[in-house]
Amino acid sequence: MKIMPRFRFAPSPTGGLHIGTARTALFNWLAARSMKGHLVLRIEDTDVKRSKGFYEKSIIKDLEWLGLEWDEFYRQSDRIKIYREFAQKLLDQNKAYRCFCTPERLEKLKKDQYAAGKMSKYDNRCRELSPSEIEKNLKEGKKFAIRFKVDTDREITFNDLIRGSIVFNPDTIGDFIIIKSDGTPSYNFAVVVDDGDMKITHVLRGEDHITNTARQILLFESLGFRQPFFAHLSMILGRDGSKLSKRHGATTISEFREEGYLAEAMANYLSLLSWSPGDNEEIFSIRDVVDRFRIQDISRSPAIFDVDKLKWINGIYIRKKTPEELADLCMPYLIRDKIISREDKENPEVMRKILRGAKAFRDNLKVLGDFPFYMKDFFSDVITDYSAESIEVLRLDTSKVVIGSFLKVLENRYKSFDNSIDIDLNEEQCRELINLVAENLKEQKIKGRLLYMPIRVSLTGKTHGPELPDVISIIGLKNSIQRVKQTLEYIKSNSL
RNA sequence: GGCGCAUUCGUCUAGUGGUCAGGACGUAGCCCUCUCACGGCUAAAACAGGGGUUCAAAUCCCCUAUGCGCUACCA
Repeated sequence: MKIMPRFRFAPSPTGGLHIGTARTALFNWLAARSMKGHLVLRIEDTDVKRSKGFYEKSIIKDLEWLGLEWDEFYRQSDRIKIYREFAQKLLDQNKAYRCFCTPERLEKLKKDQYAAGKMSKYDNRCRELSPSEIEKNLKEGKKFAIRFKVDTDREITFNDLIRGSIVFNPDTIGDFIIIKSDGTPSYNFAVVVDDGDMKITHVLRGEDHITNTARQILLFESLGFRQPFFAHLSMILGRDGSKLSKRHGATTISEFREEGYLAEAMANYLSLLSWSPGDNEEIFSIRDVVDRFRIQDISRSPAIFDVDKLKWINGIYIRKKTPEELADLCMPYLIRDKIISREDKENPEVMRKILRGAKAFRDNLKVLGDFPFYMKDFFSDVITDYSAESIEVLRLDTSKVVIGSFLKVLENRYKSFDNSIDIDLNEEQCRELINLVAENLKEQKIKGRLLYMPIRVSLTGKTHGPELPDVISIIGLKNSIQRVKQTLEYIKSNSL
């Protein structure tokens, strides 16, 4: 009978969800789903000093945001009793022992060994303590940790699903601590007890754990657990090839979310780090790729995190959104940058402007956080300044003709409205206005750049921006007239 | 220092003994176009180095170099 594969993702809540950790989570999810197995989320919070409840919350939020779900949930701090029971068992079987060495002695031992050019490892001093000595130490109330007896007789070997056979010499491993003197389990011990107890079949984790695997295999055997399959993922590095850290910019999922990356884009990009679907496809939903995911296909070499490629992918997902969806997604950023206020959400005038802006700038956007920057100028009633290039445009005689004609067209259109009617033009209606100007100036052979540039500058004071009909529809007819008049005034007062 | 892992264009990768070494990001140029984007086309760009094995090696073996990780009563 085939047993159901069980995967686990085991973050420690000592910080937010890091990019590398998120990728590990994603790959575990992908592997579990592709093998129709279960995914266990286990919070490894045995380090009481560094673990924080709000980090746990933040990690869970980010995991959910990425679209990863799990089937079971555990917290190591809820299981302290279990670890102690297993440790006691090992003690009873003489596979572990109490170590009364002080941190000071251990520190000195390590220093001396390192100075002698040796690998630091525990010298097994407390291993052969007599029962009476132990009794005495205990009576004196001396603090102790529990160490595991490492059998140095045979080499430790395992077959990594990604890297193949890996061999360790047990001589390099000293008797290590499984229960700290405060009664909490050490990382290696808690992991093995949990993986064994939870019947984990596949341990898919970061490369930084390869060396730990040797210790853990010893523990699996001593505890009588069946050994799971191991697979170690390579690291994700920063631009310069060093470990990804703060100085490379954002490193946690929540930071990227705040900058305006979409969950789909993030998950898509992360899946491309050390894995590829084989064909030349790069844009896909992680759900669609589950069937194609195989642990064996994961690459062995480390990957450098490339923000530019992430941005490219993010842009693609932004372009897949409807203007309505995009406007909605951008709202928090507009509020954050004080382009609009929270109350403006109830203002149809403002919302209309944002919706049209979302449509107009969708192709330009790489991250949502840039949207306020694009929209800023359109929320002012006046043109705040004229760029150097736009002043050059205004100097042309034909430009003055164009702007004059444009103003007339706008004013005529404005008059056509009954005062009681809401004055609002959509892009199509705006396009008609521009065509009208083009029609009027046809005889004077003003067209193309000579025609469109002055219109653009008269409205925005810039030579760049979205398509002209979009510009007018965002600004609105009334304010367009106001802005064109401002430009005419500007030409006059600067005698351009 | 010891132990472990890795090494294909600048970057992410395809490739598992015979390929003009493919794709993508980025870069450059062209096209589209009032501009910026988007889109389309094109170009430059790689098997870390040295030894083997083989008729044949990016692919298999060894050595060197480089990078990364671990070397805690952190996880």
